[in-house]
Amino acid sequence: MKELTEYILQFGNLNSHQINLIKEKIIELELKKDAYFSEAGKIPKQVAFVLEGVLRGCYYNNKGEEITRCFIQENNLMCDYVNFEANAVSSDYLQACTDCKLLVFSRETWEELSQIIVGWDVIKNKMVQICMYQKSRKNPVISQDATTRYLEFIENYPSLINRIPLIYIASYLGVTQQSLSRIRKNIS
Amino acid sequence: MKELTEYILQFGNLNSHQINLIKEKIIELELKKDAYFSEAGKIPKQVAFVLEGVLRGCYYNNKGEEITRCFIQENNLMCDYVNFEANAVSSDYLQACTDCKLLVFSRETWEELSQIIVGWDVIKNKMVQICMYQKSRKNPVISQDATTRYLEFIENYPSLINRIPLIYIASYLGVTQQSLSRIRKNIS
DNA sequence: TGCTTTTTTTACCATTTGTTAAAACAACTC
DNA sequence: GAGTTGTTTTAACAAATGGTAAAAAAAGCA
Repeated sequence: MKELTEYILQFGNLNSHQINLIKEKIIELELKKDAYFSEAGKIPKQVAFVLEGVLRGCYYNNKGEEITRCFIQENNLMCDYVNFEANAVSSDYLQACTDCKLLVFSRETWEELSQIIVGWDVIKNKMVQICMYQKSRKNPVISQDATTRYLEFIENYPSLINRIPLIYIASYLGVTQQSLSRIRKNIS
Repeated sequence: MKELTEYILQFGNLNSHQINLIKEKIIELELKKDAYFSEAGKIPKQVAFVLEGVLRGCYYNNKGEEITRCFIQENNLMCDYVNFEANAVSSDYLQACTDCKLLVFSRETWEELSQIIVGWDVIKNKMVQICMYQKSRKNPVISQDATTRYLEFIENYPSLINRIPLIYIASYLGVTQQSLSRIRKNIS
């Protein structure tokens, strides 16, 4: 739980009483590899902090191809936040790439904290905005060739290459797994 | 100014007194084609609402190539918000693609409104989050070929093709202008 | 209008990436 | 260990895109 409080305190100050209020309301959740945290067609009902494991956001286009939008690693927030806030149906899946341990805020908890902790809203909004921002800044750059995208991926996510299937990385980088395999051969 | 109030009221209710407080503090700004609203290396000091015109967010990679990150059209907020909030140096330019009319919130105004309008923070954060979200959802999909990306661009921004130079669209779609020209020839 | 500058299109060839199919490799179960 | 399943690599060829250079078209201006 220390990881979560450290994460939160990056964005503002809370006293130990307030920290305890948060700890009391958090739910631990374990997710097995391949299990979904949230699914397309459903309304996201939870915000999670990733304690252990890697997850990804993905969706399917109109040809049925799977597209990985992002990876979420340890010590980060995870949620389809805009649809969570709007109570709207998501079109994305959030799926465990490895076995995961999460700390979960239910919608009720998330909203209640705004009432009982002065300054929570400020922290909350900073967390969410920076989370969205960093995610987008790590995305592969569309004008670069696949080799460059792969090399930048390694820089951004150095620990992921050995943790998750190649096909997920390929679908994140926008290439086929065969092409990615060829790229890996050529750069080594 | 009606456009701005309609935009704001999408995200929450304000009474006419509160609306007037906002109106009083807003500054009108005209920007000529190619002029910058904010620049890389500087701290963003304003949030703007686009009344007329089209702008784009762009940056330069380590090869000096120009990459267009997004387009911002009429009736949308524009800001490098995370760096604005953090008082941090931006790495992006926000540039007018056409002559523009903007309604500008200075940093002082933006922060003062939180003090003098109850509920402004809730509206503000919804605006900013949805703004970030929609921008990312309109981005070209990296796994699609350039023709598909161009066709989806037309769907997302039907009015832009005749308003801005082809090279900006190319750098947004991640192709050379020659390739984009070829694509346009082939689909018609 | 005539001239200049900017933008867009064309063409040719090199390189990259996709497609399809099969083989190699690794992990798991019985 | 043999068989099964899932993952990664390889290969050959087709298609898409990039790089370079030049031409054509459009826009701006004296």
